[in-house]
Amino acid sequence: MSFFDPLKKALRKEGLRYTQQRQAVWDELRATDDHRDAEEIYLALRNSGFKVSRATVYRTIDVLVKNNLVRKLKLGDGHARFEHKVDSAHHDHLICAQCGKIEEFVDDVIETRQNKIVEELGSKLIRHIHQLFVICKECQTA
Amino acid sequence: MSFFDPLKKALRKEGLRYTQQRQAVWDELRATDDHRDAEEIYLALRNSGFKVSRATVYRTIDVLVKNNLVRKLKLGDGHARFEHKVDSAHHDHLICAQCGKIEEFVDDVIETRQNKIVEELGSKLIRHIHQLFVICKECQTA
DNA sequence: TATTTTATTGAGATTGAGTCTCAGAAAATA
DNA sequence: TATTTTCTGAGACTCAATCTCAATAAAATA
Repeated sequence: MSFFDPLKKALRKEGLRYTQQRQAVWDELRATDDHRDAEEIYLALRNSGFKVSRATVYRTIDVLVKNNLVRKLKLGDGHARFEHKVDSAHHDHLICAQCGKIEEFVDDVIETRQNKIVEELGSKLIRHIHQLFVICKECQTA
Repeated sequence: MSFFDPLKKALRKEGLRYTQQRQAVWDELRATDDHRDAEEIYLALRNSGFKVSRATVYRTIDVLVKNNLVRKLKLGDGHARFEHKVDSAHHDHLICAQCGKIEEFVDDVIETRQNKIVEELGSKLIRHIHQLFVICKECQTA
């Protein structure tokens, strides 16, 4: 709500208005550290009694992603998932193919090699996707 | 066409029949080393005079992917791309975000670190996706 | 080979995530 | 308050991919 509120800052930058709906979507995204899809965010808001449309949820998330407040994850199951980036450094994901659990990982060696590969080709790295699909410890013993 | 023909082998394994359509889709996939989507494969077949439906193209590709003859790539643009795996070792992809050009890379150090990360969590690696989105050399100077 | 059985095919319907439209609502501005 | 501009929501629409089911082709059998 402060002057440094990242939502308001992003909206100002984009020349967009501050609205109840946009605040609500942003609040809902920060409510958990899960990786939820747009429908889950939409339903969470509806179930909490807040009236909002799917269109607005999608539109708001787009703005948040564009302004680096939210990360969009495509894990190949046909619907994008989102995680807020508050207090969250860069990381990649490790997904259990059986139970769907998502863990995060970072590896400096990998990051360095990645940069080297790109550099040697004379290219400029924009972003990367690194996803490890596994059977997690629990699913193996179960 | 031989006894070791990988298509026939895969079909046998799956308990499926050998048909002209399945042969044609497999032939078309091997015709280039590009990363084409289902529609491009479909159109290439139609343009060469072969009558086949989209449904059959999709269904056949599924069998080929399942049997490790074709690799399915999701690059985030909403339609999967495919590449045959004949004489092709494991590799990951580097995609120019501007011109769409796709290059391949492998890095043993990255592969090793990947395995280590998974191992330390007690998980078992099934598959991975590693995509580097870049601006390629040509697009930078252009 | 002819016949029967079973799987495959194709045209088009359907699905589902995501986007678009546009009239009414809400916010900014005068 | 009046006027202008942006935002919202309901539902239509898009598009890749999947499904349906009658017709067809392949395999099995006689």
